[in-house]
Amino acid sequence: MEQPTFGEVNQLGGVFVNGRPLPNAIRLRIVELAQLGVRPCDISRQLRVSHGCVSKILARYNETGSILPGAIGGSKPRVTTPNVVKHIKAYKDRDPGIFAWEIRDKLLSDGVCDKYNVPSVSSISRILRNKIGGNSSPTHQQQYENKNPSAAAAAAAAAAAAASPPIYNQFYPYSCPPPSVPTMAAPQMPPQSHGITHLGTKQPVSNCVTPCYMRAWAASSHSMNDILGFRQPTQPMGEHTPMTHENISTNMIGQNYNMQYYNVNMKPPVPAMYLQN
DNA sequence: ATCGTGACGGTTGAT
DNA sequence: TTATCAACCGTCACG
Repeated sequence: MEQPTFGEVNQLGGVFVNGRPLPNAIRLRIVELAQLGVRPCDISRQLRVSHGCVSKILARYNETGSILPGAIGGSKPRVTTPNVVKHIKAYKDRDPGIFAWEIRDKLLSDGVCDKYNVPSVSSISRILRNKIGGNSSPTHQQQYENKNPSAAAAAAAAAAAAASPPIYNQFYPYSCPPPSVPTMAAPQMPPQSHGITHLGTKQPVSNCVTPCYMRAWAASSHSMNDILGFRQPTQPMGEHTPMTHENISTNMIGQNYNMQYYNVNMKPPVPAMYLQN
């Protein structure tokens, strides 16, 4: 997509790109403010993000400990893995008259699959029709047997980073403050290679929410999740290491977020009829 | 006034 | 290369 995306303006005057996640800086800010005791409705007004979105992001954070959006796009993992195909083939070899539904039952009873990933009868029929008799190619095999998801994720991330232009660069032109501007206390963003994204964890820190971080954002959210992963939902929000004021950024994120209208020659935010207290 | 939720229109990426 | 599909997104409106 070469065409710059200008996004849309919501009822609060905030800018968003339909279909795309909010920048991580905003997501982070939402969680930061919530941890400081700011009410969701106030966060919504302050950051000009719909309360539904604030609610969703906080709920997700409480549940997973991650501020990152989920994986967008892609397909569900396939159930007809080489191992399953192998078993189907074995059943068929053993009993050529076996029915697909019997194979399905055997896959379950033999523990090859569970109820969540057992292929449908039609899938089994298709496998019997198309695959039995031919072997899976090595690449196909590799596709399912890569036991090193982090390495795969890193590769995917590298590829994604190399291939995609920053999604929000034109639209959310975050950048490190110029030398004349005091560096804000940076919200700590996870390094690309780190698997932990929840707040309050000691992490290597870049001192700005920026180029580096936004470069990470350039990767698809799917890749981002591959790279960063979601924290296991073990800690409820209250158990996260409390954030200190040193960790809390100033209002700059919000300001930047809104300032970018002017960077792209958009109209200023609509009258703040929803901003009144 | 606040907040949870579902519909909606949109994007994305694997197949 | 293109189309399809199913995941996700944030906004909006409703209760």
